Amino acid sequence: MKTYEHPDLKEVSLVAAMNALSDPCRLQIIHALIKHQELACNELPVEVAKATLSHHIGVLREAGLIQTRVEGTKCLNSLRESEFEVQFPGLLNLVKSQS
Amino acid sequence: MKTYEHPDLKEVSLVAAMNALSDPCRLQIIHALIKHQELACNELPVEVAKATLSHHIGVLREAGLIQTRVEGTKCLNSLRESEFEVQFPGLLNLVKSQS
DNA sequence: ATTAAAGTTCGTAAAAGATCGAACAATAAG
DNA sequence: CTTATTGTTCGATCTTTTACGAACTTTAAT
Repeated sequence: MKTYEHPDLKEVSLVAAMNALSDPCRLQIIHALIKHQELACNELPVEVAKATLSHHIGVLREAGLIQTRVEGTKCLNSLRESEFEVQFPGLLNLVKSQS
Repeated sequence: MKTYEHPDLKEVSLVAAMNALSDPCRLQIIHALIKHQELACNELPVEVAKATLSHHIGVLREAGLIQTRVEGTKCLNSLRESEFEVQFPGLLNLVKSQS
């Protein structure tokens, strides 16, 4: 079974966070997770091949924005909202506000 | 004489803003302008060729982060702080806080 | 009129990022 | 056990970004 690496948010740079949020597809993912709490990859409303999606999920995870847990054959993604807020106060709220 | 285009901040997308802030060199420029108010290109503490610097300045300008005015042979750059704050509240302060 | 200083633009090369299909692994369902 | 579902990883390609030198423009200084 696959295990996922979730970085300590103290180790995440501002550049990494900004970079993760500078892609339309990744912002779509964030917005979906704001709305639905927890979603499997194939439930995310993105129009890319699954290999591409897997890549974007990885970028978001490495930037400390999301966490992933395994359930059966699915991987369920959710925001690391409070932790991210500590390191980058206001940033996720800014994303939320820009629908 | 060269004139510069400064976008209306209402036309700047979050993706564009995030993208502008996702480069180490551009963040250095922002930090320098936070500290010194107004700086000519060749006063900016970056270690890239001037053609490259010109490119980065352009990205920041198009993202609504900085404004440029001409004085003699120099172009003086400064932050569009209050305008940017209206469109992306807290974002510039976040950059400031992450020295 | 020359020269120097400051940036821009162009062309190009290198690096990074996005994208996809195909092959693979793990689990669940039948 | 076999098949279907869900994602990951690999390899290749395509696009975008970064980077630089060289040539050019504009203004200032001599």
